[in-house]
Amino acid sequence: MSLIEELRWRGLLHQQTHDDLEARLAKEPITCYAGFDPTADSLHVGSMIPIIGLMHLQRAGHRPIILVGGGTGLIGDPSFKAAERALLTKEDVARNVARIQKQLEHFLDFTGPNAAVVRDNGDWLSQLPLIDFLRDIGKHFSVNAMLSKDSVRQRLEDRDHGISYTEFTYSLLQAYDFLALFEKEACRLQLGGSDQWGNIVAGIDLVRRIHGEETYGFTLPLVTKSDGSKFGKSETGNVWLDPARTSPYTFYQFWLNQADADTSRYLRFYTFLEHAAIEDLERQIAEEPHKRAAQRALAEAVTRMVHGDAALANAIEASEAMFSGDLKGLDEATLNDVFAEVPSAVIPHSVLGAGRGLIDVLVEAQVFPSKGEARRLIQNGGLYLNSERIDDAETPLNAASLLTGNIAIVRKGKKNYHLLRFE
RNA sequence: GGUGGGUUGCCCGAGUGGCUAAAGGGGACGGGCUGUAAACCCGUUGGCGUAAUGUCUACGAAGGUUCGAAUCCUUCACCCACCA
Repeated sequence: MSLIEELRWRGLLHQQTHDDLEARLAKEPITCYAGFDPTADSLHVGSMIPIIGLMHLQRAGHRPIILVGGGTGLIGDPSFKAAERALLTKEDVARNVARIQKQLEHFLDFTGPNAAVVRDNGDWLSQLPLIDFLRDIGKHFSVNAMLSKDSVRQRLEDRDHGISYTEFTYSLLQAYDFLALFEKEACRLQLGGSDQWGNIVAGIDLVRRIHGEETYGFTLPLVTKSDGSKFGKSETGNVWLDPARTSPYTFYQFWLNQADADTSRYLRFYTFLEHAAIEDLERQIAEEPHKRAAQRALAEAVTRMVHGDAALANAIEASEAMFSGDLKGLDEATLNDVFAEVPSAVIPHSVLGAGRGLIDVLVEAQVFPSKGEARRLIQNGGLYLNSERIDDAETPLNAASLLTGNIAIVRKGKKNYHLLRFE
């Protein structure tokens, strides 16, 4: 199966610029790149898709370049955005570039004949004299054509927001990136999210006009959910790749909780499992959905790829502890580990003997914003202390409230844990 | 610049003197069912309070009328429509 067939089978090929891309890829190894915006200091599950694309290319023998946008990040991509973007400071961009680069390095192989490389477009964009840029690059772009692009049109129609000259120029800078990588690295293929189509085509045109050479591009799909809500959000917000922002446990849970209708697509997008294995999991979704074998396989594969085996093992252990309902058998070290990322409050040991009500202490520990809310939850049967339901709002807090010597576990609803640590 | 309409709780939206902490919907949260799902059903959704016909805060802002105002009056701010 050719690389393009493989990508197509996985649903990863959205649009391609040339019908003969498949033949070109089969002919000889190609150098390809995808760009990553340093708008935050971490990538998230949505922005992982182009990395997956690069991984497939590298596995097929091609040479991937990770391009981080240390230059373009100072401008901001206006494509399909509703409003002018706030500019990041140079320091922020530099910091984000460094962190994202480190994150990305973990997905590709930097050794061997088709070792991946990392480039930062700040290296050439920040050195670019404006006059040269306008003479050599700007001349090749028709404003009329740029104005008609979908990616900028909505900003032109919106009189409240408009688009600045700065953002308008973004597309040229990105086209220039392709030219620069073509010249410096003999790079002939760009991939990106579906919102990058216009920028990719602009780059290909520029290389053709200046060098008369043909380069290629394709886009990967935007990841969507079958129920129409936005992909990549958990209860607590965006799902990031950085374990400091989204813990491996939350990350694992995010995948485990995917809807049946979406899991098959995500297995194809995000894992490198064999076709037969994926088809088998798809059959299991249809035949015995309650076992969630596909979700488990998805969560395991992606968590392992992003966070490694040890973090995956912890995430599974924590999941079992939290959802088995019984915490009693666990020792303090395990508890600390399992609940490491859960919000915790430190309470002086002395309150245990003070005859305080549980609710009072929980409000003080900021487990609840008000006593009324705590009472309401108890009334609805949603508060648990050490996995036992609390049904009396007047329950006192004392030594019997402890799970182990120093720890008590409060649960709000099914999944919302708080750790109380007594010192 | 003129005229008219608007600004209500997380969001939308009803309410034109007391029965209004404010209908209804959405969202969110909890419970049930279940597969840590979807759908569905039930409940909760300003603070304090065990509770009350309790108390404080709240209907763009500030004043005023009234026993009593989200509701009436005045000024200010912002938004929208039409006219110039």
